[in-house]
Amino acid sequence: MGRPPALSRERIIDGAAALIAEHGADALSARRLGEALGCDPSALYRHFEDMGELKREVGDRYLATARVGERTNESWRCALRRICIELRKVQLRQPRLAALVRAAPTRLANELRITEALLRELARGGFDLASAASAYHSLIELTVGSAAIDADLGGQPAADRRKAYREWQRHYAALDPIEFPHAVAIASHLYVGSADARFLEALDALLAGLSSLERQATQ
Amino acid sequence: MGRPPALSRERIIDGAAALIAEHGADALSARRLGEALGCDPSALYRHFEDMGELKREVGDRYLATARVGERTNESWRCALRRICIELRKVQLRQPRLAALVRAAPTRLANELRITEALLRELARGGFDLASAASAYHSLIELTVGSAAIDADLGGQPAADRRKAYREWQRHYAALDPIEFPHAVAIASHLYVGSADARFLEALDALLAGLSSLERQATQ
DNA sequence: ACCTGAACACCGTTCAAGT
DNA sequence: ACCTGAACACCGTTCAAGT
Repeated sequence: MGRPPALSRERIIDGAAALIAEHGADALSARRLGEALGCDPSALYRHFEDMGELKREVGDRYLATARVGERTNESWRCALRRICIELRKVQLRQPRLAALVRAAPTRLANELRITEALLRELARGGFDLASAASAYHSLIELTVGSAAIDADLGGQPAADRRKAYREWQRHYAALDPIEFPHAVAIASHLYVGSADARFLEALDALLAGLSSLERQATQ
Repeated sequence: MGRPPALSRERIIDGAAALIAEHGADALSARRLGEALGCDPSALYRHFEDMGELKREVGDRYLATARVGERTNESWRCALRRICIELRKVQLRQPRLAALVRAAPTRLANELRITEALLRELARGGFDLASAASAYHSLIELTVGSAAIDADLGGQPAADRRKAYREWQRHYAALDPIEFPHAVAIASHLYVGSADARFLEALDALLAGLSSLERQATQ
């Protein structure tokens, strides 16, 4: 074992990521991280402005696992779909960290790769610059936004989620049919299947809309 | 003045809402709320299981301001659009509280009114139950999700946001054009206008997609 | 019945003092 | 140059004791 190596940004980020991976994002605190690294909590402030800066660095790290490279023989629509699914996947893999990347683009290497890939496919689809920018923003709003919704529940096991879905269905079905006729009628169709499936349906509808708006513009 | 009236759920919720409205959601703590109400922090636990339950109650309250009533001479698509815009508006009015309503439906009165209104319009648009449920989920994913993205930045003044947008534009424009050709080319078209405008473009694309998918199905 | 006060187990961050 | 230790100003929550 020996004594732990000297403190460094890298070691601290590693330690923070490990802490979060094992015990959840709430477990990250200066005191706990200090103990894990074998240093005083206050030593961290020599390497990071504050805990927020450290969290952002950890947040950027998990985006690195997103695979958004080009593929041969793939339509631009399929590629956009694939990249959005991939982006959602990495966000839900570390749901609590996703929050760090949500509000503002990090503009760091990993996020830029994803942005460039989306813009590349939109260009391939024949979108002009203004339409491509609009479509890019729309895809991000849906993909990142939907991940934000599902992140909180995503933390708990699948069985618990399904149980919650069934409970909500029953709740809607049991409402007063005079006051909420449509909710009662549709109850058994709400929250069917997984959150991933619902995201895919929304994504396909959005892609269909983007295509049709694009076709109108170029006619 | 006289001494403050006896504690009650209502008084506590009022106090918490006032605290948040004045100093932001982070200002809500048992100690501060206790001081504001003139009682010991621990007295709150006689009326609420924990601070989470109190926050949920405050969260439900702000949804009450959403106006989703029927209007004459309005197409179902315009109505859906209007309701989603309204839902976004109330979420951004108290951005930090919106987080409380995000992960799971509260299934309380105010949220049910909104759900029923959306389902009503989808039924009017000729969607069958399964398609309406899918479309409902898609609209919620985009509307609530996008509000989640914008909520964090929504808290700060408009001038600061515009400044951040310009900074991101410049950052994308200054990237290496060999590595990120599309990002560099499109930089001046990204983050143009307001977050509200971007939401509207995404919403219109999604509505167009939902309509076209619906038309295909009924053909 | 309802509330208080003290206590327990935590936070992030700063800064003089040590090595 | 880098880290420690103590301190400051906070958290949520519990529970015996008071009124």
